[in-house]
Amino acid sequence: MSNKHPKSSEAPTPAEWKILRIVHSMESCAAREIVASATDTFGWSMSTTKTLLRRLVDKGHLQTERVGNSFLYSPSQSALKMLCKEADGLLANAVDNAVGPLLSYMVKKSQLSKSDLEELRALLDEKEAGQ
Amino acid sequence: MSNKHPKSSEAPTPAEWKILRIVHSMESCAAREIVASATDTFGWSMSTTKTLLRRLVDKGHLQTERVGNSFLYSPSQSALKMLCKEADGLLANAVDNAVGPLLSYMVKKSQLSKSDLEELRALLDEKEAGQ
DNA sequence: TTTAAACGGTTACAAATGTCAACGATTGAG
DNA sequence: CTCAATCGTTGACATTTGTAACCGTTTAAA
Repeated sequence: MSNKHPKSSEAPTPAEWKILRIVHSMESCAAREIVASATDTFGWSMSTTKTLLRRLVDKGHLQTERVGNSFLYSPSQSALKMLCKEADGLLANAVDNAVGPLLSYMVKKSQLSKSDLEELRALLDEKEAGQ
Repeated sequence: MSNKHPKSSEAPTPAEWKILRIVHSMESCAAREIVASATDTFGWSMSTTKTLLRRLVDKGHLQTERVGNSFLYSPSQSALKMLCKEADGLLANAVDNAVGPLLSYMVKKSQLSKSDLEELRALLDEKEAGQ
């Protein structure tokens, strides 16, 4: 069985991201649960979700593990890693002097834990030190 | 002249963003310059760039102003506003506990001015105060 | 054991996107 | 005035994406 070298290069599309988010929040789960959640949240038909799952596997973003007659789906990369790739795309679109305000916007609208805040503060210190 | 209500809702596609970035960095410029820059940077043919410009105008992301026989293109919204919309999309894909690390990643890889850093620090203080 | 439900797999198709060539109007140079 | 260079406009087409029905197989219930 030729493994069709999973081109992990191809970024997920918006619809695929919606599925990814579900899988990420459940860690590892059966198609049935994902279908249920997607139907519930977006009103998608079972077929639609199935197709997206297949494409995500094709692109190498999801892994499957056979369990009985069905499959368990799980992310092949950490959620964070995938998000960082998306973030790279976002930053690539930004004209330099917009990056600061952009980050401000994001920080402002995000809910962050105490330790998140500390981590960020440490980073700022570090950056400032490096002039 | 029915204005065809510019559906500013439709987000720019990746290819369109590449053009947007050029326009943003030049503020207001003629098609010729944009074509030149795109050919130079991405190796796109003139037609390709023209098509993308047209679609960006259709979607309401760029405005045009006739000058002599040609057009000047300029963003209809500030670069920052468009980026923030993109950022919304990114954050929507993130599972909650990934947001902090995601922001850390972005801050880490961005080059920020002194005042950007201060702004961010102030935000963190504010957030921490509101617990 | 017969059968209905549940699963994964295949096929389909319209719309959006990426890429571009060809066309017709305008204009500046000769 | 004529002609080539420039512009914007149309049309085009392969690929990707969004959305979904249908089909064959397995399994659990009757």
